[in-house]
Amino acid sequence: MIELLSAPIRRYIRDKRWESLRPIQSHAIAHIIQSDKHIILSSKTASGKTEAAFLPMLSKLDYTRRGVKILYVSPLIALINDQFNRIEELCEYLEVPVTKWHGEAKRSAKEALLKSPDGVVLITPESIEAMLVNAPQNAAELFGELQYLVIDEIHSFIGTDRGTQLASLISRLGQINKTGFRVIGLSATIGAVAEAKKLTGHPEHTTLLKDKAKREMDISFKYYKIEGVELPLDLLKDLYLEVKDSKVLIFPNSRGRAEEVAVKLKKISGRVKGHTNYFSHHSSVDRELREYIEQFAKTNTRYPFAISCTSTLELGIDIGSVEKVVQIDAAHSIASLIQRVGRSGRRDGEKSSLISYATDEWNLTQSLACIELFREDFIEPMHAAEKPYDLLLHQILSIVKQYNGRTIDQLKDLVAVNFAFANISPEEIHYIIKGLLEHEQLEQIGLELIIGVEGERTVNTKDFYSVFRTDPSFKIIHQDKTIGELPLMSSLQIDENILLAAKIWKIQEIDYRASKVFVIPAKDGKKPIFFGTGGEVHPKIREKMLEILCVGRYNNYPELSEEAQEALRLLQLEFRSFSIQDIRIDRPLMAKHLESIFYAFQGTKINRSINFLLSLKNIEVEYHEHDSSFIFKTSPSQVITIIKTLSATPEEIDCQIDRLLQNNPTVMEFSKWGKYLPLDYQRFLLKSKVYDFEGAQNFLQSCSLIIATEKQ
DNA sequence: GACCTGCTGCGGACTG
Repeated sequence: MIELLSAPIRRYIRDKRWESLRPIQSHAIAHIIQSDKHIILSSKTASGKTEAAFLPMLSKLDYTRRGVKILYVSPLIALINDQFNRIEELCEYLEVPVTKWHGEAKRSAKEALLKSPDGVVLITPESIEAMLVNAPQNAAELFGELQYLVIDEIHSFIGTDRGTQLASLISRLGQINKTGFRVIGLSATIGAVAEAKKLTGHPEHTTLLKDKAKREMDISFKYYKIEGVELPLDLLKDLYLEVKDSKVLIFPNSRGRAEEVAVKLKKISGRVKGHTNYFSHHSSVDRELREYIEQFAKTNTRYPFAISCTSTLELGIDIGSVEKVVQIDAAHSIASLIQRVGRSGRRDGEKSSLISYATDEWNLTQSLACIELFREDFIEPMHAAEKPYDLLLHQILSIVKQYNGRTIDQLKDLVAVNFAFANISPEEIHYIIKGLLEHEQLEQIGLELIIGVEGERTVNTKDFYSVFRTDPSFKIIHQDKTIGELPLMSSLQIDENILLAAKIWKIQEIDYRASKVFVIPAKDGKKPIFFGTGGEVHPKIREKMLEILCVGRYNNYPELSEEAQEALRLLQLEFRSFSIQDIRIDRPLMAKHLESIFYAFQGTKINRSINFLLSLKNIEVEYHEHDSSFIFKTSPSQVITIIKTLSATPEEIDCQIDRLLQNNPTVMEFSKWGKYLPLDYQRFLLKSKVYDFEGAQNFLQSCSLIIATEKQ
């Protein structure tokens, strides 16, 4: 394959002393150089995907064409900064300039690029949006003859609002591009290949190159039952022994828990005179502090460290030296688990190492289910929204500003060719425009649509470029240094103690006007409470949990500690008294005293929808997403009747949704731009993004409730 | 009991 590459690139490979190319690199070289198709590259973490894309692209580039040659799009600034060094080193062999273009990049570098547009540009979706809105002439100048567009960590966009926005931006770039560009997507964890292909705009003209080899992994499962809200001391002591001499990332699933783990490990370490390199890293920790921690972990080769973090360290920056990954309770998705495990053992010949702690039997089962499914090559297939009305609304405002006004027909044409909105009809586009006119987001002058009075306020703010919402929060400050940010919560009061950035603080003063909280170090404190919703669990994970609990072949796990084996055995004992035959439709119904517990073993959206239908029918029930259970205060036979007859007409559902929208407007907060949509479109979004009524009704119709035959 | 992501343009003060 190497002979297909240009001379400077071959020199780069020689200087790097690579003995051979990785499989994904050989394949990518052949396909990128010898075909004209769009390409999705999928192979395990740390397998050299960036080089797999850049070596052949740089070899094949037409250097006589004007402007930027390659646009690399990343979901994270941190990832751009990390990749910049690697890509620049490579590009030096060809004297191709590389420019970072994101909100924290130097303005001088951007100005230099505008003066002589060339080479590779590393950018975020939001910065593309901003450029199209504010300086469309720059976009045309820079990207008018673009040859390649690379999407890194493409899975993080699939099935999300940000993915729809990116699809629209790619489409809009295509419209100002005169020569046509190829799209190359990179990822280690793609569940739905068809959806990844859609992001190129031409799924039928897109090739998937997949290296199925998996990173070798050492796993151990441990079990410490939680009592109350704080982590068991025994768990922390065991965790301390696991991490004290290693370089470790710990994923405890929430920001509050991440703080608890960091502070308590540090305390234990202090008591036994261990090292002090315990950190917490999540979105509420100040950015500078986070960057310091990242830098420390990246450059430090000698000392052990432990970073207790959320998904902030799940993708992107390469901390090459991480030896172990600790997961506390189940990750909400397989994709997420795989990315996390892939943070360790990234060097040649190393294995990944995962220690999975569970604090109850359900989390243990869910963690096992994720690992089993990964071994079976299953990753959640994410699906893009059929009709993303809210994203279209945002893009309409963006396009009107980009073109400085358009007629309705011109605007409709521009949207009609945008592949991100291929399923939305001209009538629907018209309806959304009408709504925007009513809200004065748009204004019509003659035939021309321009940004309206209210729209000016929407469009001329920096918050316009992103499609996700962020809550207001208070800056936490100690001696002029910002430690991080916390939302306004009950414990944010003078003299209360809080945990943040792996330290304990006492609140001294609160400035409500400036949203600032002044703190001093303290000895003991509560973990902060954050708002927010975790990820949604896919139905397949719950189905696999049922299988683990009910099917005999899942009773021998050498990776489980004795305590974990015992916890699993007890839960299995309880569930094996049901005679579950068909994992897809049989569901346990447990009679307990005066209660009947229906275990749906369903995904979050379907559970939520069942709960919605039950409340629509005024049936008293207690719903727990944690174990996917519904507790009724009636007899099992009555529950069977309830479940088997539970259904609602579309009209009933709509009516209930409308009541919900009226009584509790915060239910629309999942959509940043939904509030300007007509009410029936808001209802549609709520039904399709938060619930899955079709899935729920299909499940309820087909499921068969199994009552325990006899208590063992 | 529950994650994450990003951000323009301009005016004015300050530094070397």
